[in-house]
Amino acid sequence: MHYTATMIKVNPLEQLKNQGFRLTKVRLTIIKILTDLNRPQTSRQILEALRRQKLNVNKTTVYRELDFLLKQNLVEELNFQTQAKLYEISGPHHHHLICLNCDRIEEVVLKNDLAKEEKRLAKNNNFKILKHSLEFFGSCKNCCAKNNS
Amino acid sequence: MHYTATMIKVNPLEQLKNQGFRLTKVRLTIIKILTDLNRPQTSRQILEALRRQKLNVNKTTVYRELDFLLKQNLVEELNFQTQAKLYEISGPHHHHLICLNCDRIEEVVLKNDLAKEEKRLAKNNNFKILKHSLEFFGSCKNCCAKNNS
DNA sequence: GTCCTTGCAAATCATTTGCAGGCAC
DNA sequence: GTGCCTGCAAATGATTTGCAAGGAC
Repeated sequence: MHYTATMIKVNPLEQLKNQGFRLTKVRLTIIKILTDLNRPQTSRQILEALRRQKLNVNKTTVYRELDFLLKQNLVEELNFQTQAKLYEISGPHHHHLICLNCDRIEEVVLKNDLAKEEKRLAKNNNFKILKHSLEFFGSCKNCCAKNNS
Repeated sequence: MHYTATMIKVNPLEQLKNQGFRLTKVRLTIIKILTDLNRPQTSRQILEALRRQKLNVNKTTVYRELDFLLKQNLVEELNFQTQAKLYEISGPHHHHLICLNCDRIEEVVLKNDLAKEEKRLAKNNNFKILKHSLEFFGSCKNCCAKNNS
């Protein structure tokens, strides 16, 4: 038996190194920030988090780094925010609950995913579906409580 | 029996007039453009369409008009585009198929809507869901054909 | 006349680009 | 010393704002 790349699970960070990219402090810290916070963040929020950790980087660097991590599929970009894009660490497929009042974002997983619908839509429309995005907008627990009091 | 506002269906344009707003040429033409094209448009596309109809308006006017129509619920705003927002005429709830290759957007309606899922999510997360947005990304008919040839 | 509507210029905000220098291997 | 990484300033593009003028009723 011989081994192929897809058969061997390699730490994604190791992979970066093997491709000749560097595990810079900024790069690692952005990954850590997004992982720890576990909420989609704007580039500005990421910049501020970096600075709080005494990493005084330029916003251009943050944008370039996010771009890099996107290309490496380590980070995903969300576009439902009116003003700025949001970035979250890559992971299992999920959707979002977005509070229209306080902007809080929660992750949720659908019980029945949309595979069946996708198949039907693809067939009916001659459209090859590669991915989807689904978000729910409303009022979060806290904001519901406030408005009822 | 007495009549209340909600019981009587009034032409939305009549309603505007009754509220003291005016049915200006720009206002009516934007509605017509969005209705005729039947595809979400950017503010720039709307501006260009207006100019093609010899209505030489300023982009500020377009933004303000769209803002107005949004507030009146005559138009809806879509945020999934990376660069600019898209506007479409209000109508029955639907979703979108978006071609990642040529940016073509098609409307689709789900067979089973997400009401059941919404109910479950709302309950499990203590979240009051007011609306959702769902889009499918992939490759449209034309682009599929091109890539296979 | 009131106040809705518009144009124009300028401001704002997120994001991108060009270029020069810095750093790791 | 090659190629990746970074900072800074400036450019770009979408959208918003302030203010003064126009226009409909």
